[in-house]
Amino acid sequence: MKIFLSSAVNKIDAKGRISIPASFRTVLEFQGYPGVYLFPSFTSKSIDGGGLELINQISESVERMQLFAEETDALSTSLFADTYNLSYDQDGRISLPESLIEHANLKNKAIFVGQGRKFQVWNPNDFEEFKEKAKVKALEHRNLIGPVGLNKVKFEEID
Amino acid sequence: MKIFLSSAVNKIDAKGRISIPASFRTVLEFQGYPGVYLFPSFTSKSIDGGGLELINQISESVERMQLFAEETDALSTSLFADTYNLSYDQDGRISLPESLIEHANLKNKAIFVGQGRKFQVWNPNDFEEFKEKAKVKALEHRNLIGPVGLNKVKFEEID
DNA sequence: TTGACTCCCATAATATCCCATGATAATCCA
DNA sequence: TGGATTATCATGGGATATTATGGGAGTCAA
Repeated sequence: MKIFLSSAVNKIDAKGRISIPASFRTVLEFQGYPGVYLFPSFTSKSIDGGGLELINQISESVERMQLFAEETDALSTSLFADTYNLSYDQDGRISLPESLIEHANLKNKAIFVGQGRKFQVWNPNDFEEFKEKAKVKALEHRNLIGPVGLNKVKFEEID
Repeated sequence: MKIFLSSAVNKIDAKGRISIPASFRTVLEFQGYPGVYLFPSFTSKSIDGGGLELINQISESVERMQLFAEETDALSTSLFADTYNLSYDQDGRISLPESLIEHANLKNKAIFVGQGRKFQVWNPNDFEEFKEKAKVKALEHRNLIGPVGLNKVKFEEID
């Protein structure tokens, strides 16, 4: 398995630790590094997360931009300055930095949401809201995503 | 055989396990991975299922999108957040996640319905209802499907 | 000492492994 | 051809492994 799938609600315990879902850890380790990269989402009150592949993609796209613009310093600074590389303990838990907890408005629970190349961490309540809106948007763009959710029905006689 | 054909009703046992029909497993393994991908249908109270081919088509369309766009997050969330990659045991059984069981209103039985590139999992009663309604529609449009009376009708989603 | 952070172990719930059985389908052979 | 032997399949259940989570004890720095 090589992409982040499904979602899971986990607890933040008294010491501030939270388990990364086992299936996500499998993906992270498949990418070659026993750790996770986390940074505040640009577009929502959530945390973006991923492994080596994600970080490489980001670096590459920033490098390409450097060729054309000078003000990308600002962008790359904000990208990398708030990015944390956390390694989890042998039980698969991390302690989230305060700034990420604040950004995502996390209390004592968090939901890990698979998004393919990356995943997000949300306050479960906030995520419910987002998910409803996301569904509406996704339906508008269904034609982009190929064979999924097709709804036309073909009728055909069988013997 | 490389597409999902015919249908079968299987039991959900006390531990929440259910057998994937052997013929479906053959297709899944033909696609190169010992596991199945399941997600709630966008359009009905059923579960959509498939193998590597299905998930690859989905991933590819998302990979072409921008990494940090709001639209991308929305789409990839509704595609991946509720998608589960389940590997079945040596007897071909899986344990369905609670959220899928709820979505499809499954009790102690489920019907696997082959649909070519993918398949669906339904509560058998709900599927009967769906079939009845579809049949009525089919009869209304009889002129479209030839001169012969219908006995049984096979349904299949098309592009 | 205090607080933040490890590492390690305990536990309960769940998921998975492995074997057994009965039913049905496929095969074989006289 | 018909009857018997084999395979295959869905399903049940006991044993084992994995997972999330709680908490103790040690480390380090201020």
